[in-house]
Amino acid sequence: MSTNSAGATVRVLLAEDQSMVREALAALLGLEPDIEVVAQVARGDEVLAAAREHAVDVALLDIEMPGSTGIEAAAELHAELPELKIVVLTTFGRPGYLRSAMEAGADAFLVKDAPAAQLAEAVRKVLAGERVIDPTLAAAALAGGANPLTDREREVLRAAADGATNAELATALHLSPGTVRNYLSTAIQKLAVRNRAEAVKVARDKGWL
Amino acid sequence: MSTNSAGATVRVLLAEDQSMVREALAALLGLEPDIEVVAQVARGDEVLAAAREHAVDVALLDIEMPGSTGIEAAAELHAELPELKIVVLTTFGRPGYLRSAMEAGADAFLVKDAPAAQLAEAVRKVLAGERVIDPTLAAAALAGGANPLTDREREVLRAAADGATNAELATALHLSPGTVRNYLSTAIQKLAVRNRAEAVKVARDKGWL
DNA sequence: GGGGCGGCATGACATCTGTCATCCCGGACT
DNA sequence: AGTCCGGGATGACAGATGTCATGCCGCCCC
Repeated sequence: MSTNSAGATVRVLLAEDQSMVREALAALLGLEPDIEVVAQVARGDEVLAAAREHAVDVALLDIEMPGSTGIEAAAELHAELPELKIVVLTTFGRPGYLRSAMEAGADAFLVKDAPAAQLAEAVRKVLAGERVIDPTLAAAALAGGANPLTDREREVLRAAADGATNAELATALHLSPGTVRNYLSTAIQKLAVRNRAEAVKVARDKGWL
Repeated sequence: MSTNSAGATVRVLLAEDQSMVREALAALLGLEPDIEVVAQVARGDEVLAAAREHAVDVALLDIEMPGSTGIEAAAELHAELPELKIVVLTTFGRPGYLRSAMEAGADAFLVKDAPAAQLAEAVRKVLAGERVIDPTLAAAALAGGANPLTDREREVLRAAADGATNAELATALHLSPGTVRNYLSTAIQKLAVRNRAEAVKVARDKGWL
C-alpha cells in the first residue's frame, strides 16, 4: 500500500501492446524523479492482476490492445480498485473513445500526438485529484453527440467491417439475411451516408464501433 | 561531417508523427551512451532537409506519416545521401512494406512490437554495415510474393477504400464507370476475394495498397 | 511484324445491396 | 389499455456491383 504523500514516488502501471512503444514510454517516465514504472503489461486482460500485485497508484492504459481494450480494463480497475487513478492514452482522438473512457472511470484522456511532457504532468494531476482532458477533444465529444446506433446495429456493422456479404453476416449472427439488410439500412441512414463501407468508416472514426 | 569511428557518438534522426511516441523513443535512445538523437521531425517531407542540416549518421523512419511516407523519405535519403544508414520502424509487419522499404534503400526494418533493445542494436548494426530484418517477416515477404496489382488497379482500389461509389470513383479518376468496375473486378480476382471491401482489406494488410 | 500486356471503353447479364411497407412479439412508460 | 421502441422477419423494387466478351490503342520485346 503506498501513501502518495508529498515526496513519495508514484507507482505506475503501463499497459500498451507494442513493446517498443511501451518500453520507450517507460524510459520517458523513468526520467522523472517522482515517478516509478513498477509494472508493464501488453494485454488488456492482464491489467487488473498486475495492478493488484504491484499496488500501483496510477494505471496508464492504451485502448487498442489484445485480450481486452483499455476501456474495459479501466472499467474493471475502477470497480475493483476505486482508489486507483486511471490515465487512458490512445492513438486516435475519437470522441466516442473519450466518452466511453470517462464512463469507464478514467481520470485522464491523452492522445499520443500530444507533447510527451503532458504524460508525466497528467500522472501528477490525476494523483492530485484533477481530471485531464484535451479541451478540443472534449468539445468534439460534446458536439458529436452520443452513439446513435442500437446494440444490434453496432454488432452488424462491426461484423460487416471486413467485407463479409449479407448471407455470411446472416449465418454468423443467426439472423435472416433480410434483417441484416434492415439493420445496415437503418445504420446507414442514422450515419447519413450512402453505403455500408462509408458507414463503417464514419462509425470507426467517431469511436462508435 | 561525422566520422563514425569507434568511440564517437552516432548522430540519429528520428521521424515519427506522434509526438509522445517520438519523444519517448528519443528518451529511450538517449539512455545509450554511444547514441545521440540530434534531430526530430513529425512529417515525411521534412526528413531530407533535417538529415542534411544535422549531418546525421542514421535515420530512423516511421512509415505512416503525414507529408510523405517513411518509404518515400527513405528513397529520397538513399538517392541524396547514400552514406546515410536507414532504419524503417513501423507499426505493421506487412510484407509489402518490407519489400518496398528494401527497394527504397533501407538497411533495417523493425516492427514496433519487437523488444525495445533491438532499436539501439539495429542502429549499431546498420552502422557496422549489417542489414537487420526480422526473419519471420522476411519469410512472409518472400512467400507472399510481389504485389500482383497494376498501378491503375491499386489507384482505383485505394480510392474505393473509403466507400466511394463507382460513379464517384469514375469522376475522381477521370475514367468511365465501366472501367472502374473492370479494374475493381480484376483486382478482386487477383486477390481471390469476393467484393471490393474484402479486396481493400487484404491489399491493406499485405502492404499492397 | 506479330504477340503480349496494360490502359481504357462498351454493353449485356446476374447478383448483391439499400429502401420501403408491413407484420409479429415483448418490454417499458403513461 | 394504449403507445413507443427495439428485435426480428418477409416481400417487392430500384439501383449498385461484379462478371464476361469484345474491341481499340500504344508500348515493349522477341
